[in-house]
Amino acid sequence: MQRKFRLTRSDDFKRVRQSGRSYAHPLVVLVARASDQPRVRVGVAAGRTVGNAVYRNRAKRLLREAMRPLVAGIPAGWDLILIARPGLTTATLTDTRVALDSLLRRAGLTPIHEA
RNA sequence: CAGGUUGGUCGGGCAGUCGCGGCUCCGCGUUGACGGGGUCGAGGAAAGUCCGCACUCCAUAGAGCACGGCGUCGGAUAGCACCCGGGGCGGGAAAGCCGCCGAGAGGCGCGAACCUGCCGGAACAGGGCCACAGAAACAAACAGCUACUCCUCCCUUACGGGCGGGGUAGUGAUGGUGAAACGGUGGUGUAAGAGACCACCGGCGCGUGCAGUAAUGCACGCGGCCAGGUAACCCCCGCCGGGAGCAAGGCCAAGCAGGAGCGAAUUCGUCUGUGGACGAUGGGAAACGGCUCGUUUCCACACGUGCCCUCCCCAACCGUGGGGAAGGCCAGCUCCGGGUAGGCUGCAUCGAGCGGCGCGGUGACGCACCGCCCAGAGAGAUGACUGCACAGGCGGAAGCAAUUCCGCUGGACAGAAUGCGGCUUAUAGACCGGCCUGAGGC
RNA sequence: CGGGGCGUGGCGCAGCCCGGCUAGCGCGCUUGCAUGGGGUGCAAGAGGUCGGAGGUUCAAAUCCUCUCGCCCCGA
Repeated sequence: MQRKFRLTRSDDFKRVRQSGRSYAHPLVVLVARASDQPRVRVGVAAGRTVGNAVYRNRAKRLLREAMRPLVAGIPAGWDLILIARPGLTTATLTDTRVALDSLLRRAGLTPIHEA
């Protein structure tokens, strides 16, 4: 996923975490909030409960890679945060993709790629 | 070859597809949050942060004190308490089959390579402590032993002797306690004893010689006869150390607040110095309690309180009220200093750099030559999928066996964040050596 | 990146600086008494590798070194 689709600033994270809606899944938590930007921005996070630095990095890579083809299908003007949970360290890419699919559907940000 | 032990190297490979970050080049009817090409892109520990440096800022006349660290010898290094090579004192390791015991099984002792802890003041500069036990824990006398002497009783004609008790003196052999009790064995000696004296042994100190750069070792001689342990307790001696750290530091700098100026409008309203102190309330954050509420703590360029309250006049005891004067505030713009968010830099090719080869050194390491330029993020880039071999494991088949074939499985610990050197800790497995012991062959 | 602290029965803490004593205190737990029963009360009792490893010492929870885990502070 290219950096231009990434959520990077600390203030952005704070705003989404505070006033966004959250949707939980055993592997991932999705937090979404509308923004005034003309694009979709995604941030990923992994806390210390996920594991050591290797596992945290792996979890974030999985999330970015799984999210990459989905970004185009989401309506513009949304900021998303994906928070990794401990189970993600043993999950595969397809597991992660399924999890994200269901989360986005529940959030009403249904990808249109299967059309 | 087997067993033990130890050091080093590597720690996944190749190909394809998709993708990410840095640098660089190119393209354009769409100069953009664009498209494409090239190139580079994690570790031996990147980890822990236990030491040492570089670098930066602050402080600083010099010296000393305090505090902290280090402390065998020599070397290496920019530097380092931990590196390299030695020395001393321990602890472990167990091959060996040497010695002793045993009928044997076996036991005890001796013991290679190697691993490992410690190292100034041999605790006579001084202080402290050494629980319990014990008389006593550093210079002592409980029992005991010995001599002299006193008292009671007994034996004896008497001299004298004996049991018990007391006093004075000597003693450190014996006993018991303890982790530890002031060298050991044998003798001389004595009332009894004792390094009091003698021989040998152990240990200490001094001297000489030899080996070694030295620590130290060995040999010989002499000495006084012998000194408890603890400085990972204080202390003493020597050496070293100013403090903080890339969240160091430098540059730029929204917004808000502050200052200066320009300037519009109205005399309507409102306000009144500087600096500080405090926190009932309000705002924000967090925690706690079962509750729309409360408590506690914290934060600010927020707010308030009261001290205080521009000057003059009048009323009044004060609070205060009335009137006047001066100044400020109430739109916008420009500029100024500090500086928050944020950005750039430090910081990512020129270094105590990496690779190769040669030489010197036992080694840490050094020198010479040749070649190379080698991650640089900032919510944090190196990943995903597929295939193929390669080690390994499991199962099956063939074969006397070595081995071969097939299927399944499957590759640890772990992710740079200013950069180096050392240390420590985690780590599946693979490969290559060194040393010791044993067996066999030539 | 730097600094500081903590780890001791089930829980919360002493003891550590200056080594020795039975590792102590409160709550909790178990048993018994008392009550019709519960609580309260009274009496008795169990329960601790002092986070782990190594060292110094005659002797270590305490001193030294390494290590593991947790918490707090500084932009």
